[in-house]
Amino acid sequence: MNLQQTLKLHVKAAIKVLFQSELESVEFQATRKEFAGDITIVVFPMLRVVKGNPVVIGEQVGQYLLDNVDLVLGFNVVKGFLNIEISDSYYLDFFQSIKGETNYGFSEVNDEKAVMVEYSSPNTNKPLHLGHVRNVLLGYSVAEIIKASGKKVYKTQIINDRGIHICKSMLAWQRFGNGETPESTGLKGDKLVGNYYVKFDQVYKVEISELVAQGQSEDVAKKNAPILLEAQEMLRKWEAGDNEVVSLWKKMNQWVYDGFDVTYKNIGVDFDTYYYESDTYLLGKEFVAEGLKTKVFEEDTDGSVWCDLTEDGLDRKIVLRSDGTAVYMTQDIGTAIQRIKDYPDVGGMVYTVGNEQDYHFKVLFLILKKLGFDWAKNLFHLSYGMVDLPSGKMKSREGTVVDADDLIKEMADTAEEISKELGKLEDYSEAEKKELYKTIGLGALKYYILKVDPKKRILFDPKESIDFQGNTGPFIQYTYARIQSILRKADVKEYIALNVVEMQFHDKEKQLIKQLENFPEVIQSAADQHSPALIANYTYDLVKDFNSFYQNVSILGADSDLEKGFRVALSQTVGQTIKNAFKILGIEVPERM
RNA sequence: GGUCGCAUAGCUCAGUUGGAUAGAGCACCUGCCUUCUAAGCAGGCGGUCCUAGGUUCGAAUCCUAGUGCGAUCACCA
Repeated sequence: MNLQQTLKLHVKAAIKVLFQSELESVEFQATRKEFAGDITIVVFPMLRVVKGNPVVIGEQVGQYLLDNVDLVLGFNVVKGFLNIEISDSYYLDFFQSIKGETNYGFSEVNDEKAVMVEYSSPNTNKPLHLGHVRNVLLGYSVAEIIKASGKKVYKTQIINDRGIHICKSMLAWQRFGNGETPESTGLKGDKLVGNYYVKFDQVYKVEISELVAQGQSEDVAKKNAPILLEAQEMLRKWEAGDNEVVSLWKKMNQWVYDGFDVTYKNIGVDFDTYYYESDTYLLGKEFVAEGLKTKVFEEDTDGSVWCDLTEDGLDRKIVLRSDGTAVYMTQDIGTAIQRIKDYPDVGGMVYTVGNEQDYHFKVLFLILKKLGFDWAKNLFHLSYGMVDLPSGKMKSREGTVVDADDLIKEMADTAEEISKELGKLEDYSEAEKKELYKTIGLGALKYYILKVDPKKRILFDPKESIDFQGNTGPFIQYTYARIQSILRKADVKEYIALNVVEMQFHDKEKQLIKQLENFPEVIQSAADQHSPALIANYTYDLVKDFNSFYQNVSILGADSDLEKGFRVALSQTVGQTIKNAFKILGIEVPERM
């Protein structure tokens, strides 16, 4: 039982004994620096149950706690705030119970239901860019956080491998590619295919202007451009199973997947299972037919199928075209159902998709509920704001994107520059240095993106590079490296085994232990709220407290062996907690930097 | 136009179920490397929490209306 739970029981008992009333809940907050005490109980909410002056009630409750609870050493009341002093032995006991624990903060699996987290979900016609990077980092981290909170997690994605956009790249490659391959050009497969997507668009634009010059209106020209008509013909052939088209499709998609794999590996994320739109849209159609029978859907005179959601305050939504082909919604219905079939232990899903699709997911979840799936109530759209450039939106076709691979490289280059200026790593080998620069560069990028609330839009200015000082990834990594440096100079194992029975804490030490105590709770609320930002901010607070401790208190030069041992063990535990917190953000920590 | 989201220091952001004098970082200014890594520490400067009402002992936080920005309302995905 933690401190708050213990105090809560005693405060309730106090109210019962003193005022013969039942208190439902007790409100706690950290005591502000300017007041004496370790934890504060807010008296005001008690006034609903107990009538009287909050200061007087605070005094009485405080006195009761002092008389009846061993770990309470004193109290004071300021206005309606009851500040309580907790004995050092409580914090010491707590510290002894967690020191040396490598999994501190992580819960064992305690729920039979698993959660499936979908993220990334790219189109297969162009490379990943900064927008995908936010998606991937968020999704991966939320998956790891949910795992740390005690649930089984499957990481997955849905790959949009069919549709007109792929045919565009295929057609352009067929026409202008001269048989180029990733091997022959040395290009990553996704980059190669992306180039042909751009090529298509260039030709398409030329053809449009030619048609306009011949007197067609722009709208008509857009529909009549020969290369577009040819792409549409290719899509029809694909859907009809044409051998040549299908094998080209397979070949080019594989190039893209191979390219993506390199990028994912570079970013440091992975997946447990993959879903392809081309595999699930048929199942979606089956369930549309099913929904027609159960009157969840209705058929229009032209044969298109709709779901009427006007009673739920939404619009009518199409789920099948009049020609019987699937739309986006159809395949998402199919994919969700397929996933539950494949993984029957899944009780809920998280979709990491940009906020431009808020409405789509509202509708999808509602339709799945109407189709009668009980897991539909546990679906969550992890919606996040777009990453925009100062010049506006990123557009692949116009080449105004920040490429994911380039970005990672630039971050590592910046890390290298800074590191060389500081010049602390002369004895490192080139390979070790390279590895370290990547760790730091990626750390800066990931932290920069994850520390902000997912809902907020990010304006990314490539010219103003990401900071490496202050509230940043490298600052936290640096603190970790500093701790490791101390641990290398001390006999850590011996110190951790040391049983400290009594200790007069330095303020900074106590503050650190209090901060460590919060970690498991922070993980729980980050999981509940699907928010890596909570973990990032917690880690920053912890690290700031440690640096203050480090600069104000001598660790290896402590007055007694006992103190030294305690401080080394405390540093080790803080380091472990930083490592664990960064692990669920997907950020690595270096031994030196 | 309907719906959804966002608005806090010059800039980038925190701010738990409403609680004490709204907090960090960057930038700018002062100090601190002869002791454990200065990517650090200690301090200073900086606020109409978008506006106006309302609820409350108490509002950045909740409610209503408005303003600004973004998204969405396709037989696109």
